[in-house]
Amino acid sequence: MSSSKPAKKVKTRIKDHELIDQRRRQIAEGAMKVFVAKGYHMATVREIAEAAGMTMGSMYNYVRSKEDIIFFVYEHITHNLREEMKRAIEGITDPKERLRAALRHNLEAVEKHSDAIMFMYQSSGCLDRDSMHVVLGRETEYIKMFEELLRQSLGEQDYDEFRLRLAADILAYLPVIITLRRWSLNRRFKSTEEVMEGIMQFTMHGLDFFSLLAQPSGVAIPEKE
Amino acid sequence: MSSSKPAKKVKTRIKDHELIDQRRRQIAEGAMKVFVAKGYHMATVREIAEAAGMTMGSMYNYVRSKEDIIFFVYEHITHNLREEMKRAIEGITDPKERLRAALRHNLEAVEKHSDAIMFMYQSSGCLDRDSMHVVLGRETEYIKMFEELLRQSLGEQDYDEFRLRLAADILAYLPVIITLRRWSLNRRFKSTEEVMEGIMQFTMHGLDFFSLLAQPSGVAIPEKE
Amino acid sequence: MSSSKPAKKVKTRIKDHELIDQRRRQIAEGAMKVFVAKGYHMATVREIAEAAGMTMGSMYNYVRSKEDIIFFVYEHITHNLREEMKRAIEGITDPKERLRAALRHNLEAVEKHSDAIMFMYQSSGCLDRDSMHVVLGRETEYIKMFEELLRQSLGEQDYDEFRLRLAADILAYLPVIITLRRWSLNRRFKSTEEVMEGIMQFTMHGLDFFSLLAQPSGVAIPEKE
Amino acid sequence: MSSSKPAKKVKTRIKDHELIDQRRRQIAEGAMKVFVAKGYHMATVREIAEAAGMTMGSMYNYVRSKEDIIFFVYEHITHNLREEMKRAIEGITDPKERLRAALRHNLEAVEKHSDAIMFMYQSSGCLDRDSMHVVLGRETEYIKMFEELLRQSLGEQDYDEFRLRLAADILAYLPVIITLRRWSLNRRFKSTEEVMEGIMQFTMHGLDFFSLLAQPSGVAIPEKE
DNA sequence: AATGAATGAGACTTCATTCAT
DNA sequence: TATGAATGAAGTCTCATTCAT
Repeated sequence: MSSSKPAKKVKTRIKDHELIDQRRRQIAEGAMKVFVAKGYHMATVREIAEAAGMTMGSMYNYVRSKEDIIFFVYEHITHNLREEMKRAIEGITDPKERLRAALRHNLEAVEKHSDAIMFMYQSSGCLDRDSMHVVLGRETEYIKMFEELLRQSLGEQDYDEFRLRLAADILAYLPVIITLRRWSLNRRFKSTEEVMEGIMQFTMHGLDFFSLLAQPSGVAIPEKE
Repeated sequence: MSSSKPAKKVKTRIKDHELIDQRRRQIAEGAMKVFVAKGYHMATVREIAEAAGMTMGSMYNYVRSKEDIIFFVYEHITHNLREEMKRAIEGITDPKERLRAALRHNLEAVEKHSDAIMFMYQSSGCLDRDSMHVVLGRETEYIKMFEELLRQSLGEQDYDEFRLRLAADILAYLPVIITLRRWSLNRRFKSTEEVMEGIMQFTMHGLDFFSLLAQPSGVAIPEKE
Repeated sequence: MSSSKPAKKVKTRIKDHELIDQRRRQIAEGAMKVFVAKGYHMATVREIAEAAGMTMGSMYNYVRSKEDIIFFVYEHITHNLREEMKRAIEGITDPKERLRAALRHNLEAVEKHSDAIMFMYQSSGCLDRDSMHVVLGRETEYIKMFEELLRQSLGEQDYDEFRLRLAADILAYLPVIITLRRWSLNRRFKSTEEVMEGIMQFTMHGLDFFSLLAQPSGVAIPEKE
Repeated sequence: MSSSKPAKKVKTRIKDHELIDQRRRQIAEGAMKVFVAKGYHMATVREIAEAAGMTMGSMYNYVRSKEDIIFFVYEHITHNLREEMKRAIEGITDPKERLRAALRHNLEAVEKHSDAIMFMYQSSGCLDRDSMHVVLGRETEYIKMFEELLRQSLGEQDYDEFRLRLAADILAYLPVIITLRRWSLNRRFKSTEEVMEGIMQFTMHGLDFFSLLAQPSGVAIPEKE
């Protein structure tokens, strides 16, 4: 999980470091709302500034360009997702329980932050090279966390490294279906809760037969809910 | 699989219907290249016209707006995906083989059309309401095809309707990981082929334990490859 | 005097070459008026377009940037100055008469195009590197013309190459005092005509004693006018 | 040489008069560097403040506007030029020697302060009306100094008042060729020194035959150097 | 049916100046 | 007196769309 310090410094004229952090948080939060509503390109910096509760000129004291803004939004979202995940599994000591909690939390987080996640998937093309690099690093961090949880779950048991890695990728990715197919799922299913439960089961079975978990029964899921 | 007729008519002042179709195909193909390269908003209609091999003025004889163009591109891509899928499973009579072929083809199609699929996921927000509606319909069609394949695979066997639906959704969605996490996967794995194989296995195991397939052994996958 | 072809091509989307020339002339003329009145930086492209008799959007079909505009203005002015000079001395065969006519014309041209020349001296810092290079080339052309006239005036006579060159530079430069010190001169003298006459005499005497002209008496100037 | 007191008061809310002078000198010196490097319009007040070694807010205690700054720079430069000229001729009693020394110094000053002089010629359009008036006054002072030197050189001799005035103007102006045609001269001549010598000779000869100096031979210049 | 020039609304960004501390 | 954050007006340039030929 390691370092969370921004791997990319954005220059500014402002001296007060606390103020910088505070304003940039304002900006990220305001911008996210606007980006979610209209998309990166249709959002004007004026709207963003307004949503952030400051004037355009003021905002440009904390940001060099619109591209900086989108980068801050990505940083903001991924930071929050990481922190929430940490909180969701902290205190749980049993490895399998930790994994299970992480999976469950991931589903809930995707559901809760659906807008933000949709935004991230839709707007990755708007990031400049450097920002993209940083953001991909964040993603990798997140996936490695699942790898680690899987490893701890397996304990002493033998496992295939490739499968473990791929499984981690899938675990992180699959819940995103809730966001990316939101309309489709809403059309075809009654509640998101049942979809989440179904995904949970599909995932666990996939893992299980994948021989990644020692005691499938340990994560037993009722065959019919 | 039902109707493939455009559920949305786009007006034009041109009379020659064959010409309309030809030009619109040109436009869709040219536009797709440009959209893939630069994204919808960064692509100018001038570039699109050039890529389509006609002048801007001419293009506006077949299109009312830039939004029409993106709609045509979506139609073009989804049409091709459907047709290729049809061809991939036609002639296969054994239901389980059909399902398996469809899954495999889906993986390969996602890989082959990675650019186009990335474009579709990133640009859905650029569609106007009507177009979005049509496109969602296409998606539903595609998923229903998987439902049908699953049903045929189950034959007389009992199954849970909810699980079947959800499974269809997941089957269609999971392979898209190849596109949406392309950079991440390329970074973490050697070849796309091994990733595809891994996803295939994960999917089959998920389905299997999900009790959706009568004879899991029928789709048995070597525990270690 | 040689080549007068633009040493710098400015790209445009417009196909009609005649139209390009015409519009660019319009732009140069309009822009010159605005630049003269407000200076390069204070002139807005909107004002320039208006003065050129077209819309801003239209103007940008013939120009890529404001810097292109200033370059066109320089080209326009220097082109006109060259052409007028050619006409002023064409048909005069006696070398000393040609030189004298050139000097006289230069004075009159500086007076006539005072605004334009003031603009050129004030705005050279606004030219980009390439344009500056081209413009310096134009200046050199102009000076070399004086060199040539001096050489022909000297005929077979010996002369010092360095002095001749420097004299040419001074001949071209000195009249510009009319522009660069316009306010000062207007304040201190009655008419520009008398100032021009005075400069002419100062110049001729400078040249004369400079041993650049064979028969000083040939260009004898009444000691008192 | 008369008054050198600023003919234009610039208001400030600061009380300490010594501090005002010191800060304004700082500002003028810092600003000159920036103006020379980037031109008046491209220089930001922030850069100027930085170059002046103070903050923007602080600078506005001594200046009401950016226009005030450019005025101070003009004052600073012309003040220095005047002082240097005074020093260059002080102690020389022979009138012709004084004139000669002034001419020589002027050439050297133009060369030495080439950047500043270029700036002054390029930026005169940026001065507001009042400042321009003051600056023109400074220029007149400078020219009148040459008039005076010429008069003293002529002693009792008769002279034409008009010619004398014009000569003074030319004497002050001609050396500026070193600055205004710097690139051109550098391209065409080996050293600035030889150019300065040449200009000196041209000037003297111009004056001489102009009948402004009693004994031309007194300023005799070897026909070939 | 095709061409390509014209249009003008609107986007991002900069910067001189002010003001609370 | 000094600081530095806030402001908003204004500037350059792009581009989807139209229209005369």
